[in-house]
Parts: sequence; C-alpha cells; structure tokens
Amino acid sequence: MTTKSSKIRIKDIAEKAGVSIGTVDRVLHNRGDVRSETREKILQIVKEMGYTPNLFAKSLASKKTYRLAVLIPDSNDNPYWKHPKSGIIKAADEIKSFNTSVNIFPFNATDEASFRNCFIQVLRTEPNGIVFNPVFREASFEFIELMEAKNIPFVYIDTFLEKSNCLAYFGQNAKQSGRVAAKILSQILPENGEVLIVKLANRKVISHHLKNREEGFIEFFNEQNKCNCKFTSLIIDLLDSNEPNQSLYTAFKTHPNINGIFVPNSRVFKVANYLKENNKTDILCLGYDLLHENIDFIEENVIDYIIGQRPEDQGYHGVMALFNHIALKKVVNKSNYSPIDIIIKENINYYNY
Amino acid sequence: MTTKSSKIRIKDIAEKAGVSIGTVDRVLHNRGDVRSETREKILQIVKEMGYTPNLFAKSLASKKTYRLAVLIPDSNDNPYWKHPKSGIIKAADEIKSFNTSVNIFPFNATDEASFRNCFIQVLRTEPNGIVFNPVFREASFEFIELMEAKNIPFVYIDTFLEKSNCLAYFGQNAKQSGRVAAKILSQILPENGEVLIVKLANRKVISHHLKNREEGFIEFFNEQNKCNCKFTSLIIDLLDSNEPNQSLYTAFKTHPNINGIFVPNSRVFKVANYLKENNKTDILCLGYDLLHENIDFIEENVIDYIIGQRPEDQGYHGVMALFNHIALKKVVNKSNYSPIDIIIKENINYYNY
DNA sequence: ATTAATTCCGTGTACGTTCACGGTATTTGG
DNA sequence: CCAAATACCGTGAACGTACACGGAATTAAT
Repeated sequence: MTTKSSKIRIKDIAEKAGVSIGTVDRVLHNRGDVRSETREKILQIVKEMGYTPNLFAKSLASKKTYRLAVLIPDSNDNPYWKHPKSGIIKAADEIKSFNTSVNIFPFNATDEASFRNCFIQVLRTEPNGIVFNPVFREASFEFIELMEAKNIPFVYIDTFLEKSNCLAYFGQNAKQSGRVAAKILSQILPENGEVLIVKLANRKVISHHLKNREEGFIEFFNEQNKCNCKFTSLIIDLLDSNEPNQSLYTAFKTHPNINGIFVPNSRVFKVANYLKENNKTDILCLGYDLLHENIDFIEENVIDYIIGQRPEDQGYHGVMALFNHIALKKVVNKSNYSPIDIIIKENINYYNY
Repeated sequence: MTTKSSKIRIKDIAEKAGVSIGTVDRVLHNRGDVRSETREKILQIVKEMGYTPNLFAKSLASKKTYRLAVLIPDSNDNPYWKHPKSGIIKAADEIKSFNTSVNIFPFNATDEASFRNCFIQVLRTEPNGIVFNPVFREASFEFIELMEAKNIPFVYIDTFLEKSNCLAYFGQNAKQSGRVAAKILSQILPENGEVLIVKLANRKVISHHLKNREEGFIEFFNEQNKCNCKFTSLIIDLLDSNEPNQSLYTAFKTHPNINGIFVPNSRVFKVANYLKENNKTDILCLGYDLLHENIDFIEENVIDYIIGQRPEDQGYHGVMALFNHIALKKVVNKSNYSPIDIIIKENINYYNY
C-alpha cells in the first residue's frame, strides 16, 4: 500500500487544457473572465487528473490573513479553563504560518456584564471567526444575532446552545456523562446505597453542565429497577468561606450512612478535602475533570473516580474547525462530543494534564 | 492574549547582520564557507529575533523527498490492526505535501518468516525511516542492527523492545493496563470472587502483551490483602475450531462459581459469544480493544468493560514522530504511553471506532 | 610582483501559488 | 465601417526558502 505525494500542478492542467496558469487559476477560484467552454474543459481536466492544491505554495503566495477570536472564562477564576486554553494555544501555534492569528479574550464566568463587554470588544476587532463558551444564554443569543448579521462563523466550546446555527460544537454530552457516573456507582455500591450529590457552584450561575449531569445521573438510577439507592442533593455556594465544610457536616450528621458522593463538576477537590480531614476516605467519591487539585486526591485514594472530557482537545479542535472552514474551505462536523473518560488512580498517569 | 504569526524572515536577519540571505542560509544549515565571526554574529541575531523558519516555504523550495516505511501485521489476519493502519494513513495524508511518502508493508503476525521477508523487502526500498511492530524479538533485533548500520531511525508501535535505541515508542503500558483491569474487577466482585483468565492466542506466538497484562492483573490482586479472589488461567489455541467453547465448557464445569472473566487481548468477543449462547451474561466480563465484534457485545451487556488504547493515535503519532525527526528536525519524545481507556456501554459511543 | 589557491560571500533561479496588470480578439454602437 | 466597449486570456512579480554558481578579497606559492 502506497501513499505518495500528489504531483499535479496548476501548470500541468494548464498545459493539458492548452491555456495559461492564469486561466486555470481563475476557474479554480471562480474569478470569472473565462469562457464557459474553457471553464468546463478545465474543470473536467482538474477532476480527471485529481488535482489537489499545494497548500504550502498557496499559503506562501496568499496575501489573505485571517483573524480568529476566542472568548472563554478567565482561567484565573476557574482553573479548569487552563486546559482548553492550552489546546487553543497549540492550535494557534500550528496555524500561524497560514497567515492566521488567534486572539484569546478571557471573561469572568460569574459575571454576565464581563461577558458582554468582552463580546463587544471582540466584535470591534472584526474577526473572521469566533470560538466561544456560551455560558450566558440570553447574552449569547444576542451576540449570535450580531455575528450572523456580519456573517461571522462561530463555534461553541464546552457548552452547547440548542436552536442556533453554529458551525460546530466541541464538548461533552453532559447528561450521558452523568449516566456513566451513575453506572459506576451503581455497580460498586451495595443494594441499599446512599448517595450524596454535591453541587458546588456560584449562586448566581448554575451551569447547564451541573444540571444535565445530575439529570443523567438520577435518570440512570431510576431506570434500574434492581437498585434502590437513596439520594440527597446539596447546593453549596462556592463563595461562602465556611463552605463546603458546613453543609457537608450537616449532611453527614443527618445521613450517617452515606457511602457514595457524586460531585457533578470540577470542584470535587473541595469535597475531597473535607473527606480527608474527617477520615471519611472509604466513601466512594466521584467527580469531574483532571485539575491538579483533583489529581492529588486521586493519588491519595480520597477521590475514586474522575470523569474527564479532554478539554485540551476541545480547545484545539474548536479553533481548528474554524480554521478549516475559513481558510481551507473544508467541511467540518457540526456535532463533536468528547469522550467520557473514566479515570482512576491506576490509569491517571496516562492522561495528559 | 495574542498569538500572532511570526514574521521574521531570513532576509530580515540578513539585513540586520549586514550580509546576504545566502550567508545566513549557510550558517543556518552548517554548510560552512562562513567566517566564524560572521557566523557567531548571525547566530546571535537569529536568537535575538527569535527566528523560526517558514516550513511551507521550506518544503516548497526543498528538493529533498523522504520515504517512510511501516511494517505492521496484516489487518486481514487480525482485525485489530485496521485501527493503527487508519491512523497511519491519516498521517501519510497530512505529510504527503511535505515531499514525504509512506509505504505500508503488512506481514503475517503468526509467521516469523513473513516478517523477515517483509523486512528485507523494506530495506531494499532504502527508506529514510521505519515504523514497525516488533512482535518477533530475535528477528527484530537482527533488523535493528541492520537499520543502525544504515543509520535509519526507527519507531516501535504497539510493542516495546527494551535495550534498543529506538527513536520513539507508541503503545500502552501493558502491565499497568492489567492492573487497571484488576482494580475494576476487584471493586465490583464480591470478596470471595472467582476469576477466569482466558488467553486466546496462537500457540506459536504468545505475545508480550498477553503475558504482561496478566502479570499486572495478578500482581494487583496479590497486593490487595483484603481481596482473596481465586484465579484460573486458561490458554486456548485460536486456530482450533472447537475452541474456545470446549475449554470454556470444561472450565465452567470444574469451576461453577466463576463470576468474573478477564481476557487480556482483543479476542474477548469469542468468549462473549460463548457466554451469550450459554446464558452466562451475568458474569462480569472484561477484555481489550474496540473491535466491532466487541462493541456489539458491550451493547448487549455481555462484555462489561473494554480497555482501549487508541490504536489510531498510536499509528498516527508513530508516523508523525518519524516525520518530525527526519523532515522537520524536531526533537521527539521517546516514550509515549497511550491512555488506558476504560470503556463501558454508557460511554462507548464517544470513542471513535 | 604576479599567479594560483583559498576563503568568504552575493546573485539568481526554482518551488507552486496568487493576483494585478495589460494585451488580443470579438462584439457593440453610431 | 471605424471606434469603443467588452470578453477573454497571458505575463510577470511576488511569497520565504534552498542551493548552485561564480565573483571578490585574502593568502600562499613561485
């Protein structure tokens, strides 16, 4: 089996058609000024010879430059976003030789005004494409209108917004990941297990992920008729300095038989911290995302399972999808769900973080 | 945060150094014929300005062509190898514009002579680099000697060969993956569990993977003092048409309390087939690799866990490592372990196959 | 001092594109 | 029927790099 480099140049098809390379170039780019017969003939030969342009020569000669903009939460506020960001930077690095620049605009994910400001700023730079995390529904829909008016293609990352015509979406199926979590717990916990669901979040912004993950989690258990586990659900304010300790203390007091904990976001390390300090490490603890903080607790056997979603890949492919669409005119997949990685102490070293 | 395209050209550093681009080119390529002071000065400026060559211009102008060869088992014999192959083809596709061709040479993984023939054929094509799967130890070491004599860099895929100076290795830590399997089973099975280890292989060729995975599996259980599971290990000849049914029948007869099965390779579907036909689907069954055959059984709840290793990535990155080293003169990581993916019915749809 | 050898360096062409510019034919208008 | 407009097409200069060739400056040999 051989895969060899394609050698057919514009010059070759020009010669075969008995025209100049300028003419071929014109039909290849629909620039007009070509007689329709000549045009057809050239297109025919192009197809016959299987011409594929040399992308390097193309980008060398091209005077076009592209600007991409990325709007994501500030990684100083939420360490999770360091990971998508690093993937974005990797993509930026790869495509910068294709006359394409990438600008990252961080916003405060707990402050809608910050998101709005950020977007206005972005639109002022008149980018050719936008990757963004649509945490704020209404604001996002407003900006989608603006982008569509200006014909700027956009890609969602992490969160999906239904009923909108994005170029692509990169993220996890949140609900299904909740089902995965449920399956794991249901298989390990005893018949009469008691599970605590801990939602650590900002009071003002309960993310879709949190909601959907919990939904999938509970849905799965309800479908299993053999398993009659009990649930307790807790919403804890991230900004309260007494938390999550206070709420957890109360929860364990009132539910002393809890043997499983499900934390539907990356803040699981805060719960793990409590478990460790109170010698409750035998409780089966499951959370999300490979933050450094979580990794430490996995290695200490405090957290038992982490569900990962390859945030670097999401960032990387989000940018690349935009680039492929805009610069290379390739078709890109709209729906791109990340794997729901099941990570434990024994395989954590083989996931990059 | 901005990542903009680097704009420093050879011309720029030539002007700053007060020399011509030819001179800069000479020092950049160590072609000599440059006064040492000039050389130093240019190198200094190159570093100062952070010059990075434009790879596209480079590959456009370069008359060099590279030939890479890949030796892997025939995917007609073992369907697993379709997956690395598809990754290899993807890589070949990406680098063909860099004047690099990739040739795939399939051999029969159960026949050492086939491997040897294949290698001789490969060496005759005088490739610039080789990716291969070193299943046959002695034969591989012989060919490594030949490659080293000819200064041909080589990359291992899937299997690792210690004590040899490969450019890179892409594969899974087999032993550790066995430990992952053990952890999962140990967590789910009851205290007094009874596990059957089924090694489906060709009598002549017991792969390292099979051995190492079992080793890690047993090692893990031995380390847990709380778990006193019992084991039975079975070696079954793949080519025998009565198998694995006959051996499994006997095994279940003599060990009626078996509640877990570990199949340390991709042939787990053959065991699953037996389990399904004999209504033993309640047994916890764990195997390797996302073959179509296995996927079907995961969806039917016959196989419970599959350990994946991203074979497409292994193939892709194996070729890319060689390319980066040879064509782009980049440094590549030697040791590249694939993630040990834990796959169940609930997350299987999000792993590409 | 003249020639020859040697060291060092600049020039020019090529790689496959893009794209502006301008040049022939052909057609249109009066 | 001639000028002007139009339709169609070729030419040539870039893009950043590689590399062959040959030229100038320096040194060595006679």
